[in-house]
Amino acid sequence: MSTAASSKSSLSVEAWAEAALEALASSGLDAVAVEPLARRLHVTKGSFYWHFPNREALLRAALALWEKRETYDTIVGVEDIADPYERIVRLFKQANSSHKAGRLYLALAAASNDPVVGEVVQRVSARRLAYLHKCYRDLGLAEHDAHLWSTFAYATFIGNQQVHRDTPERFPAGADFREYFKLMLKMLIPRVGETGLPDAAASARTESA
Amino acid sequence: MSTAASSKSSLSVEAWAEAALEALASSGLDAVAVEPLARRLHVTKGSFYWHFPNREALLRAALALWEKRETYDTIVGVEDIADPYERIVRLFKQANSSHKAGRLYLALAAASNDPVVGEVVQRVSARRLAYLHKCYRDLGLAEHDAHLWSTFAYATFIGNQQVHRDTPERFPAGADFREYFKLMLKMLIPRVGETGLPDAAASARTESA
DNA sequence: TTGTTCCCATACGCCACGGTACGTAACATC
DNA sequence: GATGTTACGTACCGTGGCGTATGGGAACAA
Repeated sequence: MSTAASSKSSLSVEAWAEAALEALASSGLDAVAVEPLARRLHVTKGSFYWHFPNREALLRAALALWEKRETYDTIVGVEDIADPYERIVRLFKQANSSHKAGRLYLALAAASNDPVVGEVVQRVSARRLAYLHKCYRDLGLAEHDAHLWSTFAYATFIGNQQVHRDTPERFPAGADFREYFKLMLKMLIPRVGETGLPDAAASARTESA
Repeated sequence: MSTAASSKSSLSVEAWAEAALEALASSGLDAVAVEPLARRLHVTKGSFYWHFPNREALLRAALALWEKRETYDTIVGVEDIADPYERIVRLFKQANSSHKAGRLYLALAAASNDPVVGEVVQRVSARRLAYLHKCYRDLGLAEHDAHLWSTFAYATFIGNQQVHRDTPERFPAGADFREYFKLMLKMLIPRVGETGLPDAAASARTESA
């Protein structure tokens, strides 16, 4: 009766999509293969082709699941912060906290040659950038400056995930990371307005070294 | 007679490695496949298996070629710059100029699950970071600060390549890019020393907006 | 001219994966 | 308790890539 066929299917569909995302994060797009995943789930292809018409459908389901969680995880605990500065800080903190999500994004971005994947990745990236842009505008920056700063900040945090993955031993950890994080906040978020108490607030935020 | 077997082979070896790198940059690691590359080069597998023992050998040859060019391209025109500030600026400029090299690095980094690829990527990343670290030390930063700043800067430029690839229309171009570049220089390179003329030199470098 | 070496083509076996056809056991329903 | 639906297993084919075996032609040497 439900016109949306994929909304209330037999639960196992999401399990397949989940496994697909895990395979994606750990071994790339080609690991999203029917038979390997079936083995991993201790079933056979017969099960898969009952739930999905083909491999592409699984990929689309996995991407839809990712996109849904992606946007949800971004919004929750950020949307309702009034101070734009604190909102950006919160975004940065989240971006750095979920190492697993970072790996997933990198794997998907690497597979964006695939048209199905590419479309989703581009949409998600554009949405993230647009939201960051809005935050910087709320900070008081003009349209043009907000564009530059948001791109700058977004690139840095994407790059952090790359560096964290490629040379994990070099990436700051523990107390070093907290210091690194403060450095990034100081350089990636311009202090505008605040003509009254310019340096006091800034140094209070970043704990002058 | 030559103990190094791969040093003076029949030239065509490098052509295969070149094609492998192109395939890698445009379609990922799985595109480094014998038969597709053979078709692309208008030959058959027979040719390939005369020059190489197997696929892995081709991959290693391609990686060796990449690593050689990578380090060479970094060194040339940078190594002999005395002023550390200008040296870093030059590194940044190079990192942003070669969009093709950026795509190659991203493709390789994405394929670093493969042990053969992973080893090379890690070595190259570590070498880049070490060199950047040295430049920041030459700027006058202490060991610890140089570590943070170099990681910060490197992450930003890796991220720039990602953003440039994933959402090319949003990435600053033309005059916008020059402005973006100056912003990055200002935020990614700390001004130390220069107690005599602190702001004059800085604003001269970045053309105060 | 003959032989050897270089370079490549052809043809084959092997395996992994996508997709299809069909069988089947469990369960519900009347 | 006959019947249909659900959810999977089994068996099969086609494709595409890896690696091998073998053949053949062009160049060069003798």
